[in-house]
Amino acid sequence: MDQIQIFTDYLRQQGLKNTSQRMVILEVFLNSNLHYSTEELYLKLRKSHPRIGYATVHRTLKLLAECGLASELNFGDGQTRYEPCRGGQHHDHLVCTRCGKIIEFVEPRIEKLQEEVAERYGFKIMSHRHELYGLCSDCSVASES
Amino acid sequence: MDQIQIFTDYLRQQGLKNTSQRMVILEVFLNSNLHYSTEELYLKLRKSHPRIGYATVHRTLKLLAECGLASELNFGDGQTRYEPCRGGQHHDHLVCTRCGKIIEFVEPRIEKLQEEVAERYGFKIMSHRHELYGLCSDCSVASES
DNA sequence: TAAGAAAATGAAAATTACTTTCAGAAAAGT
DNA sequence: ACTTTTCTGAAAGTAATTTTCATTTTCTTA
Ligand SMILES: [Mn+2]
Ligand SMILES: [Mn+2]
Ligand SMILES: [Zn+2]
Ligand SMILES: [Zn+2]
Repeated sequence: MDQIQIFTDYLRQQGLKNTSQRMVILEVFLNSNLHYSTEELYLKLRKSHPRIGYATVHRTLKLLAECGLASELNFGDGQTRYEPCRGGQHHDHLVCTRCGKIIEFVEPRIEKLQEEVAERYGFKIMSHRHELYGLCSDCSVASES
Repeated sequence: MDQIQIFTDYLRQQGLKNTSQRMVILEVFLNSNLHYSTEELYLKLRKSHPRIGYATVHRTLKLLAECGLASELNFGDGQTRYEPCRGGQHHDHLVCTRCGKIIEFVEPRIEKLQEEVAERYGFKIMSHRHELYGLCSDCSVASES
């Protein structure tokens, strides 16, 4: 089942309506590989769809997160970001604090160990965040003075 | 060297002044094992020291983070929290999304693997966040209906 | 297809956490 | 004690997010 179907099904099931704005926002969001903040996505959308308001973008991103099509990220810059969940492999992030670059990583051994930690405390993990902050390779070189 | 000494040394070194408010805030902060938000610490302090303002608490917590006596935490509830750094072992957190309980965990194997991940990308880690969200053992039991 | 009921939209206002401003108070060097 | 510098607390300002509300749109039901 594709993502548009997932979204329309979710809307129906919740008694919500399928609007053109919601479809446009979903489409633009899915066709990106970025980690958009609400503001950034709003600005991008405004170029092709100038009538869409900031509040609608915000509300739609929240809906997408609710139905599992987006995940909320927070890299400590004071803005919530969203990325498409493509149902693929889970990943975590390396965040360059100098240039802002975001690198995605997959490390099943860490995922496994964190489950082990949870068990140790009888804790049931629903979600997690694992972010490594520092300098990307470009920025490490650039900062050697 | 104790923490009060570290703080007073830091103040002097930065040309800042040693005030009674700063000392009181440091003391109350250190004598807690909680993960306080600025608001929470301000409210606690207000009971014994009603003249201390919110802004001073905020500025002092920032100072403590600067000099390494506190670390800033962010559990996605929109408030920055602070915990004392007791110079001991680094730890990460399990956060119960139902009752708010925070459990600290230490897992050197994860720390090691994340260094390995960083190397893979030529990335230099300066800090990291690793938080597991879900239900603590009490709340898992309570939510079985 | 035409209501009618329900929900969505966009602009503006409100909220929230945080940060800054500023005038008077306190600290520290001389 | 004097003088300079920093601090303090209240209030104002910011910035991201959330809510409000009048109007428009969707969607079910005749
Ligand atoms: Mn990502
Ligand atoms: Mn802790
Ligand atoms: Zn970089
Ligand atoms: Zn709990």
